[in-house]
Amino acid sequence: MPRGRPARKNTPTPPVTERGAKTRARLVSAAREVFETEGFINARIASIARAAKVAYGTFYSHFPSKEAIFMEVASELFEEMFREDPAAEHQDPAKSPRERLERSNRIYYENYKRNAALMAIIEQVEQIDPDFRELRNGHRRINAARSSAAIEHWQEQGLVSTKIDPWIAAFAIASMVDRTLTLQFVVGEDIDDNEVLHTLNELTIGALGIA
Amino acid sequence: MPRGRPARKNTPTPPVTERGAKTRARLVSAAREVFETEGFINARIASIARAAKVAYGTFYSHFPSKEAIFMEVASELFEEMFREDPAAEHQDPAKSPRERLERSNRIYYENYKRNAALMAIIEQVEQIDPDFRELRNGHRRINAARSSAAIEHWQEQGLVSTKIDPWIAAFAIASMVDRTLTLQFVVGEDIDDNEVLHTLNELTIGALGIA
Amino acid sequence: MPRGRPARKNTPTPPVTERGAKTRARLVSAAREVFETEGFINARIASIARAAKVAYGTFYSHFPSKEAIFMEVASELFEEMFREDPAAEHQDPAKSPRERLERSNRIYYENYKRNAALMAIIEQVEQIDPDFRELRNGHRRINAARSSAAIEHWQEQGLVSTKIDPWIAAFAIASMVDRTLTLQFVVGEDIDDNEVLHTLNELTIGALGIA
Amino acid sequence: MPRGRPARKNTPTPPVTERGAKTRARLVSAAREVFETEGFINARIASIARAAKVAYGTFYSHFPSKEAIFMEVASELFEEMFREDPAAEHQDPAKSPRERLERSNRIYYENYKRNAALMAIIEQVEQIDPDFRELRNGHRRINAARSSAAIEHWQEQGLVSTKIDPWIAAFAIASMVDRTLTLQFVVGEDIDDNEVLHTLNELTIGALGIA
DNA sequence: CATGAATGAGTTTTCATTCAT
DNA sequence: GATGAATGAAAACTCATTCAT
Repeated sequence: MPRGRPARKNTPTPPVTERGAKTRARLVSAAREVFETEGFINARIASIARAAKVAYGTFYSHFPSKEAIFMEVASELFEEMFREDPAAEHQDPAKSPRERLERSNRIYYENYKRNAALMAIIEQVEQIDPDFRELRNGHRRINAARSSAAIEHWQEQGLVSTKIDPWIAAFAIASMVDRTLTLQFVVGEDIDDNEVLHTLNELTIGALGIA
Repeated sequence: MPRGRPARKNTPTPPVTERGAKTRARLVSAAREVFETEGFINARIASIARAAKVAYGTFYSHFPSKEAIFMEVASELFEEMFREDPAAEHQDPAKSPRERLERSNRIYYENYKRNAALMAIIEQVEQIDPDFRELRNGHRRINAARSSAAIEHWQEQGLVSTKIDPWIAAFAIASMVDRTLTLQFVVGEDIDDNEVLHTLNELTIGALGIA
Repeated sequence: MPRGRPARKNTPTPPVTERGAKTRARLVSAAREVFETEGFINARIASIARAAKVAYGTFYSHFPSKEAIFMEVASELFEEMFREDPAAEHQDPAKSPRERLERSNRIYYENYKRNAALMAIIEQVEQIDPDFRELRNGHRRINAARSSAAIEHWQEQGLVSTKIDPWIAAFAIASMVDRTLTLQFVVGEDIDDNEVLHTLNELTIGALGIA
Repeated sequence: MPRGRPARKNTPTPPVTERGAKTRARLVSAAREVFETEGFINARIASIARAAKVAYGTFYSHFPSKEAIFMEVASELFEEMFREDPAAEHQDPAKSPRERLERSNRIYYENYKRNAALMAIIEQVEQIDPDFRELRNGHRRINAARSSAAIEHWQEQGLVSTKIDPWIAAFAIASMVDRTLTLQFVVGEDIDDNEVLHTLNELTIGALGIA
């Protein structure tokens, strides 16, 4: 949302020297802090530069805009949150759907809790910046595809109700979990953590019609 | 002295003449249109005034700020959306939980669809304006209380699983429905309308463990 | 979001480069000219920026407000006006009270005359801006303390009437001189300069009961 | 200082009905209160109308502007403050200069104290509105003429030093008294009331060289 | 006379982005 | 690459004054 002269936006090239890479990393880390405390709209490039202890102009040697650095910050987060579980135990086909769902919910729950401040800002930016919304929807689709595949698989095995559309169900259940955690951690509806997770598990399992 | 600097935001008094009331109503209606087409952030007071065919300053003799008129627009919408169903058929205790849930989902679905443009903006403002967020959370709590009471009632009758916490379930299921419709109508995941509603019904019913 | 609304007045940091320092100095000097010709209330930031040949926004990268730059302009003036006389002859204890008072009055008179235009604005701002009033009252107290000490000293030596309270007398006599010069130079009661100074001297000396 | 469309300012005619006269009086009285609490610049026509319990527009049936009603408020005050003392004792030529000055100072002191809030605003407006400044300077000259005549008279009688110019002395001493009381009652230099008056008396008497 | 709604020019302040060093 | 000063378009908000009833 440029106010001054129309933007030309030289997209900076990736850093080549080691010093450049370090500065860039400092900026990303500073940006995360600033976004978490100020929100996206109120975050100032000046604050980010200050927090990173670099000059104002240095920001623009590394990122073309506030949106761009936010994308970077969010991407790092997404990578952490939706990383295939290294052990991938909860994906182990040997385990029952119930076990796998509970495992999956717990991991998401813990990730969400740890990153609640930033998740709140992500909600905000999603409502404001179309490019970022697209990025997030992409992640959503990837996750939905994964869940959808699992649901279909279970349907084929007769473990899950066939009345539901796997793709829609994947979206809906992810929405339920995500949104409930938002309410829990961001809005601050004060409910017992374990109770929330337990109820989410039951609802998820029931929704899918798992025996 | 300076004019552009807000000293203490004058809250205008409600109009006493019919003429004043009409102008105010024109402003609210114009504001809704502008918000729907421009979004909250990009909506300009100037545009609202222009759309209502009044002078710039007239806006400020009726509302103290963009936030304030948005509250009004949203309140009107909420009133429409969460109005007790006049016939209240879906609340009829004679009907089965399944029938009542399906009815309730359908009504919300239709309301949401009809007001999708504004609902999208509401999501946006909720992320931006704490006062508005509080307003919306109040609505959420009222609805959750209503649903929660029904769930509890059904649990007592043995119609619904007692493994779930009614209050959390109320929030979670409302989140699921609401968010899925957002994805459907706002984000534009292109899915068949009937399929969405049908799947939401099944998920809802399953989640509650209704036989 | 909105740009026109002051969120938290950024207090800019002092310039670190010579270029910045020069621009800042140009602004202060331009501001003085604008204040002198337009008065404080009618002075526009735009005029100051134009007079300093910088862009509008440049003003705000050096000062947070019109009040702030005025403080700077006035501080420079006060420093000049109330600087200890370099030669400090009029403070020379060897001189008689009469000589010292006459000397002191003359210096103040000449300073006032030279800076009459700005002094008029200072009177104006003092009535309008509480922060500035505090600044000026601070100066008044410092000067009163100095005069008061001298009066007390003379009282101890039997040179000045002991019927008067030194502190109140210091304020009152300073008021008399200051205000009379305002009437003379600002309001423009057209009286002969030498006559004014001479009468002020006599009044001052008589008021203190100096033999 | 019109902001909107250039002023045409129909100067309202004096009220002819009794109702009109009452409304007008209510406005003047309300204006005084508002000016005292808000100052001139921050006083809003709206506040004055509200305090007088009349409609906004009614103000303009009686006064063409904020300046105009302030003139009225201030004129009432001046009339009270500089009214010839009904008993005119302090003017009694039989009394000594010292007695007359002390009496005069005391009366001014008490008037000032009683009206300190409004006096402060008068200082403010004097710095802002040239018309009002002229009004006040007129009052000053009238008073100075009166004092000047007395001083001259005393000089002829050999009671007062002839080294001083009566006209300048009249202004200067009035300034001293006035300004000291401003500092005392408005700025709030916390000094004992009796001490101030006593010292002012001594300074005044000494300044004039009264034996 | 009283009412109160309508008017709109004028000013401040913000801050993303550019650019000379 | 880093620095930090300069830029200026954009928008909100105020309130004295007018005017139709």
